[in-house]
Amino acid sequence: MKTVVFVVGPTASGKTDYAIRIAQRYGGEIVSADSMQVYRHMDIGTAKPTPAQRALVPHHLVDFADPAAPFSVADYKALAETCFDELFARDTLPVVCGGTGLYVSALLYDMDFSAAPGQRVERDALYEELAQGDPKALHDQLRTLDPKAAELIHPNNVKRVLRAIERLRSGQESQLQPYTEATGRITQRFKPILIGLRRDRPALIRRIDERVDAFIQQGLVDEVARLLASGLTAEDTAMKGIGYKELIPHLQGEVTLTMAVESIKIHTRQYAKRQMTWFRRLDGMRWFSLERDECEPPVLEEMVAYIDSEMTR
RNA sequence: GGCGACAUAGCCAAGUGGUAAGGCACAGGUCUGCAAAACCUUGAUUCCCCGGUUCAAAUCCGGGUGUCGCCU
Repeated sequence: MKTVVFVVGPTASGKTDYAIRIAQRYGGEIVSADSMQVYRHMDIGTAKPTPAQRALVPHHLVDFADPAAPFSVADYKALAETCFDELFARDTLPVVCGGTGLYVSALLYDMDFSAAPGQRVERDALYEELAQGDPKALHDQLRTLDPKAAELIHPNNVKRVLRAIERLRSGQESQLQPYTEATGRITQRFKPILIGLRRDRPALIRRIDERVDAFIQQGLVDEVARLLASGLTAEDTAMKGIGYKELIPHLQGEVTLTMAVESIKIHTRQYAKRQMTWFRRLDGMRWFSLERDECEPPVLEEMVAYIDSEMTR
């Protein structure tokens, strides 16, 4: 069976570096699993791999989507699988690198997105129509359609409740299968080898703070200003990325740069924490603890040894 | 030196006699189509200290300490 190596970890953990080295070692290519790096014109704040890094190893699913257009996991999964097929056909190892838990899970657990997507534009209208803006009433609606699904989604999580109703209403599914039941059913499309990167909390926080300061040095404020000038607004998904959404109020003169930067740092830390809770539960993960800022050759060798042993198993 | 205000969780803060709201941060967690999103859970045996009044005090009274503002 074909193999896919996954390199995951929280933001600022050092994934890019290790993934590139691993890909080089095996003559593989990088397939990104990052929900923000997909967008064009968003280079600094998403810490997109640099042209120099991309010259070392081919990168896929980075820097191709229009930030003004909708993009979702379903799109991502379809593209990633096509990409895998192409690489397999050339006998090339895909090295998935990224921090978006849902995207990784979509591949790893072979989530099914074949049902019709549903009209996202009508969400607000649907909410009004079904429940007059009352979360509890909306949740009751879901309960009548699929009691089991209602159990699993908190009434306050309006976004999820709406999506569930949307799916059920499309008529293609009579019951929603929760992710938790899919867990344990790892994909049979390929053999995954999971490498998790982690760092001590204080060290990770330090790296995050330094990186955010570097983004500002590199001109993140201008990058956001250009995106706004091109017509994007706070409503666009791409503009909800950390580092972007906080700078919008600053550019509109509502908060100082210092406050915006502090807010970016806090949001990034919280994001890193959420990423860790996501990755902690992936099956078959092999964790590697990193201590130093730069790539640690002994750790890289351990990773390679682990990959070799898994490949020949 | 005088006058006044304020002292409540890591931070902001409500409560003005009946048994400590809320927000933020921190920590933990959820996850099948916007996921860097959205959502959930958790903290004060005690309200700066001491004494008093009262059945009952974070709340009232007296003293102390600290911070801030104004005046000289």
